[in-house]
Amino acid sequence: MKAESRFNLEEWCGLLRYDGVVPQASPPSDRALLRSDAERNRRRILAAARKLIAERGLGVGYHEIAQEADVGVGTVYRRFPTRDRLFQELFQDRVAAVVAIAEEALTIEDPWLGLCLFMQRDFELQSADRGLREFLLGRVDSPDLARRSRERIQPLVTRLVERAQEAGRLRPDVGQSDIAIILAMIGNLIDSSLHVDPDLWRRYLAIVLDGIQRGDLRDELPGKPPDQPQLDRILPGWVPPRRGQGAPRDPESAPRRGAARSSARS
Amino acid sequence: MKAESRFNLEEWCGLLRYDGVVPQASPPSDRALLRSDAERNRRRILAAARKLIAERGLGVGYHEIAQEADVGVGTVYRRFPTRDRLFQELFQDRVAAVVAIAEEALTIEDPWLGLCLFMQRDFELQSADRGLREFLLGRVDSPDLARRSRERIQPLVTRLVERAQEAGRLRPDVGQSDIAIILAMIGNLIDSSLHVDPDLWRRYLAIVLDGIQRGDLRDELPGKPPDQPQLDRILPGWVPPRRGQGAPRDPESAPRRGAARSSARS
DNA sequence: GTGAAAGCGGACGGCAGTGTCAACTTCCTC
DNA sequence: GAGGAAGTTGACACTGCCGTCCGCTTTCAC
Repeated sequence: MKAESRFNLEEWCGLLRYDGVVPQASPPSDRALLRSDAERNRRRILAAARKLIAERGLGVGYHEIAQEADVGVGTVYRRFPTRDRLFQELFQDRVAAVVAIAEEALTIEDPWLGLCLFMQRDFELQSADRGLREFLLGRVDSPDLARRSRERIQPLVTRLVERAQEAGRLRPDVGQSDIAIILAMIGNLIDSSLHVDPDLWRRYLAIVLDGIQRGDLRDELPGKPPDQPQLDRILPGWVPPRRGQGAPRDPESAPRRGAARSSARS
Repeated sequence: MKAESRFNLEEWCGLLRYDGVVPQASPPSDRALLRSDAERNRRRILAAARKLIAERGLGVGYHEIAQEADVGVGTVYRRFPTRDRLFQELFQDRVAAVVAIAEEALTIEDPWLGLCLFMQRDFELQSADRGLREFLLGRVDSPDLARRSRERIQPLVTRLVERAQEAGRLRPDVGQSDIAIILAMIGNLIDSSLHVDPDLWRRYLAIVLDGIQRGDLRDELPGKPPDQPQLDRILPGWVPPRRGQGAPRDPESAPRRGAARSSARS
C-alpha cells in the first residue's frame, strides 16, 4: 500500500480541514437591506443555485433554479440580473477555500509535498463542485470575474512552485502557468470520469506529478487503468454535447450578451 | 536544441507520410447510383462539412453546412438523414490515417520511440481537425459508431504499449486505456489552446510521457509555459459555452434523439 | 423530345431556453 | 390598520436551431 504514500499525506499532516462549510460570507452589510421576505427568497435562490450548479455546472437555467428554490423566475432575475452577479456571490467562499488550501500547503515543510498536496486538495474540492471547475476556468460572461479570482490564487501557486524548485524537487523549467494548465486538464478529466470512477483523476495526477518532478522517485500509480466498459462511458462525455460552435472565438471581442439592458437601477 | 530530440524523430525516421490527403474512400460502389446532380451536391456537402467540422467540431448545424455547400438544407437532410451517417462518411479516411500512423509506429525499432511517435503524430492529426477529436471521443448520436472506430485503433495501441513495456521503457502499470485517457486529455488541451499557441500540447505531452516512462531520461520540456495573457485566453475556452447540462447522465439510457422517425426508407 | 422518377429548396412548425412586465401580494411604517 | 413601497409571479414574446414537407426543377431512359 505504499503506493499512495504521496497522496494521503494530509492524514498525518492533520492540515487543511476544509469540509464544505464556510463561515457564511458577509451578511447584509454592503448591500442595501432587503425586506424580510426578499432576504429569505434570496437565500433560497442561492441555496438552490449552489446545489444545482455544483451538480451540473454553470449552465443551469434560471427557470430551473427558480423551480428548485420554489420561487418565480422573475424573482431570480430581480435579485441577480446578471449571471455573473450570482456566480460572484456563489463562489467567493469557494475561492477562499482554494486560497486557504494553498496557504496551508505553503506551511508544509517539504515544498514538493506542499505542491502535491495543494493540487490534490484542489481536485478534491473540484470533484465536489462542477461549477467551481467551470468558474475558475473563466467560463462566465465577464472574463474579469474569474480572472480576479484566479489572481488571488496565482501568487500562492507561484510561491509553491518556486519553493519546490528551490528544494530541487520540481523541474526548473516548469512555471506557475504550467500548473494552471495541468489543473485545467485534470479538472476536465474529472468532469468526464466522475460518474464512472470518482478517483480516477488521482492516477493521472500521479503521472503528471512524476512528469514534472526532478529525480526518479516514483511510486506505483494509484488505482488501475479504467477497463473497457468504463472507458466507453468516460470518453463520450468528454466533449460538449452539441452546439459545438466551440472554437473559442479567439478575439477578445464577443460581447456575448447585452447584460440586462433595462434595470439600470444602481 | 537537443530538447526536442524525442519529438522530431520522424524527421530521421522518414516515416509516417500522412499529409492530409487520403485516397478517396470507395466511390459509388455499395451505395445506389445517384443522379449526376445529386452526386455533385453530395460531394459539395461533404467538402463543406469537412471544412466546417474540421474548424469548429461536430456541432456545426446542417443549415450552415448547406449554406457553405451552396445547397438547400433539405438536400443535406435527404442525403444524410442522420448526423452519424455524415460523420461516418467524413471520418472513415481519418480513422484510417490514425490506424496507419499506429501501424507505422509499430515498425519503429525502438518501442518507446514508437509509442511516443504515435502519440505525437496522432495529436498532429487532431490539431488539424477538431471534428476528429470529438469523433474519436465518441460524442456522436450513436456511441457505437465511434466505438467501432476506436476498436480499430485500440489493438495497435495495446501492442505499442506492450512493446514499450517489454523493452523496459514504459511503466509496467500503465495500460492501453491509460493511453486513451491521455489522448483525450491532451486532445482537450488542444481544443482550448490551439488558437493561442498551436504547439502548446507538445509541452504537456512531454510531461506526461516523462510521467509514464521508466527510468529518468528527461530532456528539457519543449516550448515555454504560456504567459499570463495567453493563459487568460486559453482557460475560458476550456469549458462548454453555456447549456452546461453537462453531467454526462451516466446511465446508458438517454436516447438523445428520435433518430429520424420517418424516412424508414431502406 | 418527352414523361416521370429523382432530386431540390427553403418556408414553416416545433421546441427549448431566455429575459420582461403588468397585475397582484406582502411587508413595514406611522 | 391603512397606505404605499418593495417584492413576487408566471404568462408571454423572442431567439435560434432542428428537421419536415410539398411545390417546383432537373436528369435520364426511351
